[in-house]
Amino acid sequence: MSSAGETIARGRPKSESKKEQIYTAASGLFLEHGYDGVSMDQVAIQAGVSKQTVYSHFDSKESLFSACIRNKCEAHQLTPAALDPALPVEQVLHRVVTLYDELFHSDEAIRLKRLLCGHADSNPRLAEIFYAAGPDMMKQTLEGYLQGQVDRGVLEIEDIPTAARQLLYMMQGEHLNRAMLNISGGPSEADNKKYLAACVDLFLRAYRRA
Amino acid sequence: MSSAGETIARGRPKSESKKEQIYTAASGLFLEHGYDGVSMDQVAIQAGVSKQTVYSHFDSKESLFSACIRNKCEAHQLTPAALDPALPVEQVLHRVVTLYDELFHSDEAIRLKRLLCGHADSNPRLAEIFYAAGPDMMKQTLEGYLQGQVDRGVLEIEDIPTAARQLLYMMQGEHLNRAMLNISGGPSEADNKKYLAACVDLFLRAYRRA
DNA sequence: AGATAGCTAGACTGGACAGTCTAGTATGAT
DNA sequence: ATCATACTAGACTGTCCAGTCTAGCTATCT
Repeated sequence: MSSAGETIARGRPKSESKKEQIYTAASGLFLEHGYDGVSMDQVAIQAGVSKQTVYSHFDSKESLFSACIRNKCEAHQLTPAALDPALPVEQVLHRVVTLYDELFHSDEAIRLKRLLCGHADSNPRLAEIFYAAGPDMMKQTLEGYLQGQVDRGVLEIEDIPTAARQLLYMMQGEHLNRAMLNISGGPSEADNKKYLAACVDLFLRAYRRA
Repeated sequence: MSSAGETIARGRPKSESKKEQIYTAASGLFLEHGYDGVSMDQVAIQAGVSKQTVYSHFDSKESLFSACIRNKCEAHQLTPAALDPALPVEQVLHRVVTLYDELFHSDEAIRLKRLLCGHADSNPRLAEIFYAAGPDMMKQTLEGYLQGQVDRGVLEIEDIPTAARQLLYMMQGEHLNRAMLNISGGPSEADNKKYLAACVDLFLRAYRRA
């Protein structure tokens, strides 16, 4: 609010908790019904706040939407799991692959991605934020681990970014594709576990030092 | 139009070419601006047809949309490329992978998929049609080829569906992800070619008969 | 205490748009 | 020729909605 020189605050300050209520309500509604499917009146009601208050915290529907998406992207930020270099590679990779699989298939993550795809043309910056915090972060973390294993002589990989990309997308491709399109009747949970294991297996058969 | 007994047509028949104009105009507009971004007036104008005519060919905006999507899915149907079993595997796989990469990254295919993702909740049947004609078809074609090579003793694969899935999604994952989200500044065309080759390589290192 | 600014409830404006209606014109089948 | 139907142009209805405005109420600062 204040810029240089700390302008003295006068009068009643804006309630941070109201802002939070608005974020929560709007995010939920946007994720469920999409941008066009939500009206500002609905947001106000859901947040238990007057419409005017919504507009006092956010300039427009557009900016409220952007703020919500940004918020969600942060919330989905990955904390690079502690990838213990001392554990057996297959065990670590299996863990990574399982973790990422779950992470990217939460209902919320899927809905978020759908929303962003729909706005990829009109608002590519939002998509970039998501990409950087999500898929790209994931890949970098994996690259770091792979490099470590190459250095220790466990793996033999010429091009680490390529290898990371191969494993990550191989493992999640179909599951993600189906989820994005809401295709029912996919492989069972057990089948998916088997598939993930098969991916780690394929990866190691090709990249484990002979 | 007519059901049992060939109802005799009376009066002026509906113009098939007008219907075609409407399809063309509506498909283009929907793909470019999304469902909510297009009005029926725009469709009529773009098609060079009166609004009433649009409504005489299609009951509602919803049904026009569905019809357009169905249409587009058919247009993107894959003709299972002639995969010559006599050619060297790496050559065939390389060709397949390149073909599919191009196919799925045409501007139109991406826009279509974005649109469907956005309507995955409200209209899952459309997404299913797309999935069956696109990704699923792709996978089945590849499975058929792989089975052939296993029978000839060139490849050694325990679980063919798994292997097909691995190759297909490994190869397209990142490229597709970026395209869907409209993320700029990805790898160059040349890098992508190299990546595709690396995928075929990884695949064969693991599955070629020793 | 008094000023300042946030909050509420609800009315209101202006524009967009799906879908209908009308009245007249065009076209094909019989 | 005549009838049934398609097509056109444009007006019209009803609804929804982003964003504004008002008037009174409330919380917090000096």
